[in-house]
Amino acid sequence: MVTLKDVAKRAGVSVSTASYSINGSSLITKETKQKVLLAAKEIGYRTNGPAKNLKEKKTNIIGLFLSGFTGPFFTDMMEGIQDVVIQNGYELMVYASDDKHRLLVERYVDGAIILNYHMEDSFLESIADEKLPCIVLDREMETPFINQVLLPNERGSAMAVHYLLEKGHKRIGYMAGSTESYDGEMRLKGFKKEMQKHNHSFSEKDLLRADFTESSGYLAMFQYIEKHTQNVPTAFICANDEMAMGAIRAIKEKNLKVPDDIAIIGFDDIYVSQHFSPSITTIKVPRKQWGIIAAHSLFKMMDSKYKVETDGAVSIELMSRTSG
Amino acid sequence: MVTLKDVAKRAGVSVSTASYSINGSSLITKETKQKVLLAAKEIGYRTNGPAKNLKEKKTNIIGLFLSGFTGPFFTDMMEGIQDVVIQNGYELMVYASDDKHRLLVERYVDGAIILNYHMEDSFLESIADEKLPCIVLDREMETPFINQVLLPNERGSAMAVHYLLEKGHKRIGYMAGSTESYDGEMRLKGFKKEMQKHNHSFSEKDLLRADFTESSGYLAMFQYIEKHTQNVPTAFICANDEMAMGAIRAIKEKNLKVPDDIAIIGFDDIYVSQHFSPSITTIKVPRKQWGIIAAHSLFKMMDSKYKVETDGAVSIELMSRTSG
DNA sequence: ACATTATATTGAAACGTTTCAATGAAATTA
DNA sequence: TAATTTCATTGAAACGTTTCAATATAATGT
Repeated sequence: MVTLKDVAKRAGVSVSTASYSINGSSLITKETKQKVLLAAKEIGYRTNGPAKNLKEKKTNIIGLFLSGFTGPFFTDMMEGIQDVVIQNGYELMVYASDDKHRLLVERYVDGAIILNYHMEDSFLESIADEKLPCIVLDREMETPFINQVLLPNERGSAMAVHYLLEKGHKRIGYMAGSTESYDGEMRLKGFKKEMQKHNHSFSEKDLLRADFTESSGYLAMFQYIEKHTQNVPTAFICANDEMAMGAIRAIKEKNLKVPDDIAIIGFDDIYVSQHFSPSITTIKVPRKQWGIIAAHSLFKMMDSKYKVETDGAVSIELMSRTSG
Repeated sequence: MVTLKDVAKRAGVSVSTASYSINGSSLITKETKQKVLLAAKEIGYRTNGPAKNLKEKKTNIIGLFLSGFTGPFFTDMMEGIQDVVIQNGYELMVYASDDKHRLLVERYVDGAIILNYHMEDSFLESIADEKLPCIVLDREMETPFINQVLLPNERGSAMAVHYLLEKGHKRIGYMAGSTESYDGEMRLKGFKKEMQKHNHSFSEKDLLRADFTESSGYLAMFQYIEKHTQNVPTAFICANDEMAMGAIRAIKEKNLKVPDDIAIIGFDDIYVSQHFSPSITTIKVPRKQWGIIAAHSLFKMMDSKYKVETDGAVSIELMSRTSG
């Protein structure tokens, strides 16, 4: 491996001079600087990142820790994060896992954004500190070096319920995702709360469980209709658009009409939703903005060395289309 | 920051003993080992990754370098890679960028898998070496520490052409993606070649260009029909399923029927393709398998310290459905 | 010509690990 | 009991950087 020492030798200067030159210090004269740079290029010198990190006690890397590379939903968010991270002269490293978190534990990152239900609160508390502030996207936590940037999930569900009640629906069902998802459970909570608020009864048998995928939504709805034929709600709210698509597919297959027999409302407004047939009424979540806010909030924390108020909440809106 | 030195002090042993204990060396007696481990836990010791890397000259991290977090296509592949990487006791770091590649240049990874048209061949040649073998997924390269794992794109297109000709189509159009994509250009090449082979003329005006997204596919097809109304091919092959979906949407909107007026064949077989209406005839690409093969090939190279034949090619097949 | 200041270069220490070689203690052998 | 072997522990060097403090050189002022 070619090191700074080699560069220095070839350029006929000391290691320190070589280092200063490569880092563009103003102390060094132009000529020596060029001499060094040339030597470096000639022998193919490349900085050794870990060594640099060790000395500087920072990596200039931000980590995004997910529980999986799942679905179309997250890529927009990643792009938002990526933009901000690059702007700030850092790199973004995406890491998906369900058990170990070495890159987080071993200080490979200067900051972290977390959306990973596998990580326990206590674990996060133990690793977050001044040198490693964290943003959590999937839980509520109030501790010194951890900040949350959450989606207004409850409000979204409330909007959907309100919208359906206005349209005269009496009995509304709900298709939830897996219980492990914070966003998912909040959406369910918001739904129940709003129903209650309007004195609308909701029986647990109209609560379907799936796992956020299209196929699981299809299956859940198919089985539900099979079992409760002739006695189903006139509308369903689904915890995300993919399940809504699955539900619609099942309904069609059972020779029922959307929205005439059963109206469907989704959540997220992923790209295909407006092109689906029928186009899906849904709660639009600005995913990229979410990522941007999260990343900004992280850098603010890294600057201030302490907890900080997150600026600008994520704003959602109901997109009224044909499915509901 | 709490270091090994602190642990050693608290446990009343030397730094070396602490290090050996934590790494589970058999030299150390059980009691001291426990003493050290306890001390470490008490003061919240965490290994400093960069320091360790510096000393050991390896990071145990594999990097996946993409040009963007785009589309539903790549997540399956990532999962395949991730599985193999974890199995081998490494971590996977995903990194998307269009300019700098610091994490690659500065030896943050022990191996890399590359699918990023922004990286030039010469750049890759300059960084790949014994300590950093690379697998390229988006180009043909024959150099010592670089191995390629490619999709049989040409064959896929040929299969599609063959299938359509069998069905009696005479004039077949093609919707290509952006020219920057290796896979895309190979698919186009395969298409042209097969047409020629069967003595079928193909005029450049039946070649549409889009950028692999649904919306771009929609737009391209919409404009094409608008311009050449009454005089369009009876079938189109699209370089990926997303564009195929867009194309179908445009065709429907122009009050033409798929496949009766225009048949459509896609490429990739992404999840929604079989649930789309109409379901899409397409070339199925086993994405996860692709990732697995790539990762295996990488580790093989890391072991053998030299170029290696990749075992098991990626196998594709044509899924005959209703759109074409 | 000499003292002073400014400028350019360098030696050496430090970052937190790992690991070799050396030491010390205990156990075995003769 | 002395000599030898085994086992556990430790000191010190090394990994490739950065950066402080020190030195060497050139430029300035008197």
